[in-house]
Amino acid sequence: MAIDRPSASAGNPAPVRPLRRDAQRNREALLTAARSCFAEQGMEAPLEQVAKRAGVAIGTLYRHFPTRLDLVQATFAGKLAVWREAAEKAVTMDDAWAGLCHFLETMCELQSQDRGFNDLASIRLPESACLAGAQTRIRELGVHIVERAQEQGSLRPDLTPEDLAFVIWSHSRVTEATHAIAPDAWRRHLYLLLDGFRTDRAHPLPAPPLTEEQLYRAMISLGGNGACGA
Amino acid sequence: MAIDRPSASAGNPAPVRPLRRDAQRNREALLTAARSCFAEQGMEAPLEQVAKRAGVAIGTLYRHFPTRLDLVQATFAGKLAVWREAAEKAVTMDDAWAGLCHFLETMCELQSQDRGFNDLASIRLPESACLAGAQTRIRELGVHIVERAQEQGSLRPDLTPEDLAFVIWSHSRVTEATHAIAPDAWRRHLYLLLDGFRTDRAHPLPAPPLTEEQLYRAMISLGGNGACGA
DNA sequence: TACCAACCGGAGGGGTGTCTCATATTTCTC
DNA sequence: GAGAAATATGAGACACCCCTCCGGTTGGTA
Repeated sequence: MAIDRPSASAGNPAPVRPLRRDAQRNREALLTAARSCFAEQGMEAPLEQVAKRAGVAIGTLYRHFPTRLDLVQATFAGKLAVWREAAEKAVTMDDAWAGLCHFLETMCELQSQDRGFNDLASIRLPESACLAGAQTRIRELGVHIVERAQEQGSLRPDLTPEDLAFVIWSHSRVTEATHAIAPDAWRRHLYLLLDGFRTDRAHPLPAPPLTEEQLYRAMISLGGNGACGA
Repeated sequence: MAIDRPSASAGNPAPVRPLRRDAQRNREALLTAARSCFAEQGMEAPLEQVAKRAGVAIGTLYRHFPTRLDLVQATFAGKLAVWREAAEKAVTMDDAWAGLCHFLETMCELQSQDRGFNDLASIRLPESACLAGAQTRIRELGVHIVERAQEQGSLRPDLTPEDLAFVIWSHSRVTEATHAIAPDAWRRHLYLLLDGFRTDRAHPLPAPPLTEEQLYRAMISLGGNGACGA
C-alpha cells in the first residue's frame, strides 16, 4: 500500500532550502522517538505513540514522513549500514568461516537489540525504497561469504546463500521470545545452527534449497502484514 | 487478560443438561470455522470472521466460547493430542535419535499446516487452561526424549530439553515465511538444525541453556500480545 | 518590524475489532 | 400446542489506529 502513495524517498532532485530550525528539531525528535518505539514494539508500533513520545502532534509526523515506510527507512538507515559493513568485512577475512560467523553474529546482535530491525531484516523492502539497495548489496555479499567458506572447506557444500535466510528468520523468533528473559540465549541457538552448517559429516537434507525467486517472494510475504511490504 | 474472565473451561461439575439441537449445530459450525480461520490467520484471527464463516451471529460465538482462549482450546485439543501421541511414541522407539526426529518432525509438520497451532506451540497456556496439562506432559516427554538420545550417544551432551524450544520458535518463523512459497522448505531448516544437534559435530556453545523457569517465562511472554497469554 | 511561506496542532472521519445486552426466536417438555 | 427455558441475534458502546485538513503559529528575511 505504502508504495503507491507519495513518498519522501521518491526522486526529489532539488531539496534546495534547508529545514527551518523548528522543523529540524522536530524531525530529530521524531527519529529518536521512532527508534525507541520501533525497538520496543517492532516496525508496526503506533505512529501516534511515536508522535507523542517526540512531543509533537500526529500531523507533524505525517508532514515529515508521509508514509510509515519513510519513517522506517530514516530510522534504520544507520543500523542497516552497520550490517552491511559487517558483510563487507566478512568477505575480507582470511578465515572464511570466521567471516561467516562475524556476518551472522553481527546481524543477530542487531536483530536482538531492536525489534524493529528484527522485522526489517526478515523482509524485503519494495524496489522503490531507498534502503532496498543496501539489502541487495548485503545479499550479494552473502553469496560471496558462502562461496568462500565452501571453497575453504569449512561450510557444507550443499548449503546455498538462500539458506542464510533461515538464520534470519529462525533467530527472529528466538530472540523475540528470549530477549527479555535471557538476552544472550540467542547465541546458543545461533551456534547450534552453525554447527549444522559445518562440512564435517554433514547429512543429506530432505528438501531442496529455496530459489532466489522463492526467497524474494517469501520475504515480501512476511512484510505483507501492513508494515511496509507490498 | 482472558484468564480473569469467566471461562467455559472452569470447574463445571454438573453439566447435566445436553445442548439443545440448534446449539449443538452452532457449536460444531463454530469449531469448523475456527479451525479454518485459525489455520489461515493464526490464533488472533478476528472472531467476527469466525462467526460469519460459521453462519452465526457474533453473540452466539460469545455465548459458546466466552473467551478467545476457550475457543482456541476447543479448536486445538485434537492437534495437541496428535503432538502428544508423537511424543509418547518417540520415547518407545529403539533408536532414540529417530525418536527425537519423529517428535520434532511431527511437531513441525503440525505447525506448518496450521498457523494457529504454530502460535499455540510457541506459547505456554495459563495454568487454568485445560490444555495446559497436555503441554506439561509433552514437556516431560521431551525431557525423556533428550535423555535417551544422549544416553545412546547420538545427541550432543550439552543440549538440554529447554533447547528444544529453539526448534519450535525457529521453525515457527521459517514456516510462516515459506509455507505459501515452498511448503517443504521447513524440512531443510529442521535438518540443518538437527545436524547441529548431533554429538559428532558439537562445538562449544557460547551461552548457557535456558533454565526451566526462563523457558516458562519466555513462552508466557510470547503469548502476551493479546491472544491467550497472561 | 512586518510579512509570508513553512510549519504545527489536533479535531475528526474512516476503518477494524472486541464484547454486551435487550429483544426475538427456537427447542424441549408436559 | 402452550409455556418456559435455552438460545440466537445484531445493533451499538468502546477502544485503537490511520490519515487528512485547515486554522493558527513560528521563523527567516527584507
